[in-house]
Amino acid sequence: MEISFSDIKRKFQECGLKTTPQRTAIYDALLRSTAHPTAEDLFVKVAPQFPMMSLNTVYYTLGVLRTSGLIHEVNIGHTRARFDANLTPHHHLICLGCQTIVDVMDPRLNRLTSPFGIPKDFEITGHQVVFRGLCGSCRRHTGRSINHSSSG
Amino acid sequence: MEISFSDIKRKFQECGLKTTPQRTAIYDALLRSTAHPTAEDLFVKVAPQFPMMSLNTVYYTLGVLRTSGLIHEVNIGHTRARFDANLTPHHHLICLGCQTIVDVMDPRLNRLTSPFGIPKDFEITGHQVVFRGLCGSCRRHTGRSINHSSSG
DNA sequence: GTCATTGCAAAGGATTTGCAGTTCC
DNA sequence: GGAACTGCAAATCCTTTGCAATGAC
Repeated sequence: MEISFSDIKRKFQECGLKTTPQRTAIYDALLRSTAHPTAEDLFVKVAPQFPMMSLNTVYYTLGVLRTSGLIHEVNIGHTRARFDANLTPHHHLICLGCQTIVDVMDPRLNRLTSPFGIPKDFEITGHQVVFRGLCGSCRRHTGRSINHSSSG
Repeated sequence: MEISFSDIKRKFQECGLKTTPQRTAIYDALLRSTAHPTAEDLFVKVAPQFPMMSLNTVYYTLGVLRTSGLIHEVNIGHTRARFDANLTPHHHLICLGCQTIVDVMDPRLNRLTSPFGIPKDFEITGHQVVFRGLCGSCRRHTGRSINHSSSG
């Protein structure tokens, strides 16, 4: 989907956020990216338009967008936060070799039966499936020796 | 299951790891814990037995155990790594309020149908389901105002 | 005009690295 | 005996915080 400036502006207004050029650019970059960029990825992407911008602004902006519910923070590894502007319920596939994250949109996964063996007073509000494996490139290159970290 | 010193020693030997008192204590503490402790949690737990031990040793040991496949790193939030010595395929339930992690052992979740819409050459080796919600205590205390971070 | 936002610098917390001394095999 | 392990300190990396200046509403 192509998102225009006025779409973004409207979204910001709905959330009571001011529409600044930096904020617009960061959110736009996130909307357009299919990878799941880190704060620094976004900084690099947006920096050419705003040479004066600081990484801090990216962090601040991502925090605001997250609090407003406009984006999700995708915590796969613990080392760096990654962000996602795709709010459609979806799941992820992670390559153990190169750490690439791919969206999995299979709607069957959205309807998991409620698990048993959990505390009775726990109210489940959602779930997410994380698949792990090796992408074609990493299978070819590494054959085997895979970084064993990050399970989950 | 009760795990004895000789069990641990054998496991270490199978992995080619030296059996040091610190390492044994850390692994033992992890085996006994049902929470999913952070490196520092383990450090605090083991420190009374080894007043001279440094947090660094805990990190080093956890790295070795993880590389050897004896433990898993559970990455829920990105802020702190959590570890799990329960290698039985299982899933997790996380309280959005207090961040408590509960193991979900429902075996039906282990047999998810392979998703569609993923790259053809991607080889999936495993998956994990993360449920999110509110534990009873947090539901009672907060009513609503829940920390919105950490989705996925 | 006011208050959120920005930029810069500095702090903070978690984890890793370097290195010398120790200990298990 | 030698490689792996431990402890300590310093470094690194990611993220947050403080504060003055700016700009959107």
